[in-house]
Amino acid sequence: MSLRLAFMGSPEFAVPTLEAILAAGHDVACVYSQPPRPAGRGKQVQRTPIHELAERRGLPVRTPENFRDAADREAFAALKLDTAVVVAYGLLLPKAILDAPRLGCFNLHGSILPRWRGAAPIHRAVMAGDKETGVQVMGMEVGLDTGPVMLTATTPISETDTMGDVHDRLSEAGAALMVEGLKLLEAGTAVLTPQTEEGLTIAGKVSPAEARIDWARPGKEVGAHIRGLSPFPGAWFELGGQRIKALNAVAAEGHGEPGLVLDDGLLVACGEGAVRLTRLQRAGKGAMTAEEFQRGAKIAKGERLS
RNA sequence: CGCGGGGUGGAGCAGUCCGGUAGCUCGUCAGGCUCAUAACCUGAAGGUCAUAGGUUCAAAUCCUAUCCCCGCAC
Repeated sequence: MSLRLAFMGSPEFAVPTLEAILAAGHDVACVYSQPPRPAGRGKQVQRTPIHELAERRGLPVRTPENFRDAADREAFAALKLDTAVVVAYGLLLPKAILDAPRLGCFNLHGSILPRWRGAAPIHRAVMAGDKETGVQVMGMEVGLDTGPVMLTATTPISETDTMGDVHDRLSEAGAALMVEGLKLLEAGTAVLTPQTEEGLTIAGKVSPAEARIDWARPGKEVGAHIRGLSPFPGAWFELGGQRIKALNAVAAEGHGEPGLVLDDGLLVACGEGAVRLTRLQRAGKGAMTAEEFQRGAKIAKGERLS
């Protein structure tokens, strides 16, 4: 037995789930993904990772801009699906789509709801210094991540985890969780628990302005901020008119004017305490460890970062 | 044709403007010192200077083309 389903997703995060669903033997009738767009250097038109994977596997791919057009909605309904699996697709689905599959649509979300509903749950969890986060399989409703939860898998966030580390773990864990969810769905034994509103937070998209490091904040927060934005889009500061990204950091002991470099090992004073930068990247260069960075572009004790 | 930075021993960089013996910090290897060490001292190995042409007595450096990496913007 297997389910006939559509897979809707776009970025790297969704790739393991699509692979797992295929490996589980489900009938993926169609893959939906964000349309190829000019992106990256040179404005090259780029297909999403899910789009690429689907083509490699010979699956039909559709990339509508949205579902406002009746023709797109009808094409979806015509697939005669049991369900649809949505993982970071990048589109809000209208009721007509959500209601089309026989068993409804299910989403893989990268946080423990109702904490961090929205676009950037993993970034927000790490940036906020959460000790734990997770992935959930949930039934989809018209609202933003408001549906009832079927399954949860948690993972601790350590003092040194970056958003990328957590992202990768959740991506893998989520793939297994979704396959499990489909099994329950198929057997008719899935239990959906409505969310409460308690502890509700919204995970808004990360704006470029937000990525700039504010040294006046406590060291712990600065560290979480840096790790939460690593490796993408990257927290940054300025020195001598040059933009430098901090890709990893740990909170540390230290006192001084916020932004002041306290030693030759990239210990930087914050509004309270300090952080030690452990991985950086400057414009035009690759990411490197603090040791490598210091060999070439030395930031000495006494410099002032902004 | 969006803007910009870069490719130099294993790593990170300087040298390029103004052609003239390829250098720095670190790593590696060998030896020394030390109770000992990631410390210190001495020495060594390791580079077609991204690739292909061109100019020149002479090119990492100047000219042309190509490949690759990255930051911004999106």
